[in-house]
Amino acid sequence: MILKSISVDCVIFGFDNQSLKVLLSRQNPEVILNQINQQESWEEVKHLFENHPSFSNNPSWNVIGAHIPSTTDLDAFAREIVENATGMNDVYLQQFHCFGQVNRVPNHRVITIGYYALINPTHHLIRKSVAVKALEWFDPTALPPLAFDHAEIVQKALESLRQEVQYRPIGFHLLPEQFTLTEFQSLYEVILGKKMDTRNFRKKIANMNLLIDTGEKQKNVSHRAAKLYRFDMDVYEQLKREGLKFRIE
Amino acid sequence: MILKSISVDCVIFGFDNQSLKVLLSRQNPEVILNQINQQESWEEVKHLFENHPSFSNNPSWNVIGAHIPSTTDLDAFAREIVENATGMNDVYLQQFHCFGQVNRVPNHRVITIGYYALINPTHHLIRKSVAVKALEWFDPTALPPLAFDHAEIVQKALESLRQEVQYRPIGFHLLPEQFTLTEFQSLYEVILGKKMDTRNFRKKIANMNLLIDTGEKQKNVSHRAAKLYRFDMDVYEQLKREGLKFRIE
DNA sequence: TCAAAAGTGTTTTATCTACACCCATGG
DNA sequence: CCATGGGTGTAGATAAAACACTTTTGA
Repeated sequence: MILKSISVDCVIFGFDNQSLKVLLSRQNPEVILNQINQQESWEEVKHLFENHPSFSNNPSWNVIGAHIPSTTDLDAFAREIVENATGMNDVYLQQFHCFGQVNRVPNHRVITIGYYALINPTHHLIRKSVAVKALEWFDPTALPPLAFDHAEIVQKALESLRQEVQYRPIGFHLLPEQFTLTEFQSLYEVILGKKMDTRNFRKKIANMNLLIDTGEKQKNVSHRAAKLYRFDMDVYEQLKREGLKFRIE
Repeated sequence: MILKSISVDCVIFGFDNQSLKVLLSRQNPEVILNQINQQESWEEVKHLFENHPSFSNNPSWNVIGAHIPSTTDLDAFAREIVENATGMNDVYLQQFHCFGQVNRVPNHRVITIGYYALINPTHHLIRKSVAVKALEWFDPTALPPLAFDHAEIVQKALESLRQEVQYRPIGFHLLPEQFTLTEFQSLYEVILGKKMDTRNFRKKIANMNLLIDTGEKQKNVSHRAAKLYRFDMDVYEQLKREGLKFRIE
């Protein structure tokens, strides 16, 4: 059974070395429904999804989401939604807010639980499955018209990400496995919306011991090749346990 | 109509100058139901509430909560719940997490949205209405057996509070209108679970200009009477806007 | 006059900020 | 050899931490 009053919306963020992007959809309800929830009675699900922002037939864009089946855990369902849209299932997912105004969706009382996801779009190509009518990256500060309260949802996701990124070293989830310090800094500049001093930034990062020099370098760049680093998961886990004295601002 | 799959649980925190407390309930479902939702069909509501942790007949304690009617905004309903339990409606309320494991409540799929509230229990007496079978303050680190996943809910509320209190000056919501610097410090010590240096703490607070000297002093204390301060709401609002460089750790 | 908590400054140490030039690479 | 971004250190300012004694009050 699908729970009619509850949906999950996933604000999927990506970073392409220049800017932060958010993935929005215009979808084909019939196809994706078959796929997500084969055990459901078609009519019931169709009704629900047609009335849900993510599957509505109107021309506006939507945050990617769906109504949750009664047999799926909340976190697991968010993961399912992201995997369905992108083909990736090892993404960083964070529940950030539950939206519950009575009139956020016309004609239906739908409470939606918002998650944001961090993925690296350049290294994992988005799977444009048959289910997807349209799936595109947008600049979160210049969104197209969005369905219902989805602009608010993206806004709040962005705020939560900005908050979180300052105190937890989660930014690397938006980067490929190997990255340069400049990319790392640029990530923070883009998310926080301000320029930082290169030397000071590098000093701070170095003190945290979160990055490992891979010994490799960029190739085929028309300038001095930058060193490539990767994230040290052990230090990351340790920092998380110790209350993490990670701070970037 | 009551939404059967969605409840709101409010973890109500209080501070009595020595320790942080959390308000838990054992309630009389029949009476409170009449009160909360007179327009509902009795049988439907009774069924729901009897199966909801906050209104179950088992002897364990519950976080104070209820199922949300389809006609009430989420935030407003949380406020209603707190007002119903305490008689206070100007409390600080913060949504902190949505709990959605399939089996968190046996036999029913109930997703619950968790809020925490900060109140000052010494100055606003908890109204023990007819609806309340039992309502008591507990040490959040030494809870009685709690229904379902309510221990986890309290735990997560506490973690969220600890997080939030360090970066936003919300602590004063737990204090009476006028308070001493020692009380203010003690509040932080209790929430964060560690002793702080008095002189350094006072320096920090003084730099923020968040407190106003009322000119008054404690009375009838058997030691030097401390100055009484109150919160400066204007500075508070300003700090909130400016991204608040408030930090206590 | 005693007990109990209030109140107050200075020195040391760590962290943050501002700032400018040389280096490596491909075209 | 030029354009482009990569990479580095130091000095001054600011904030954090450590630390002990005097004051006020009621009993």
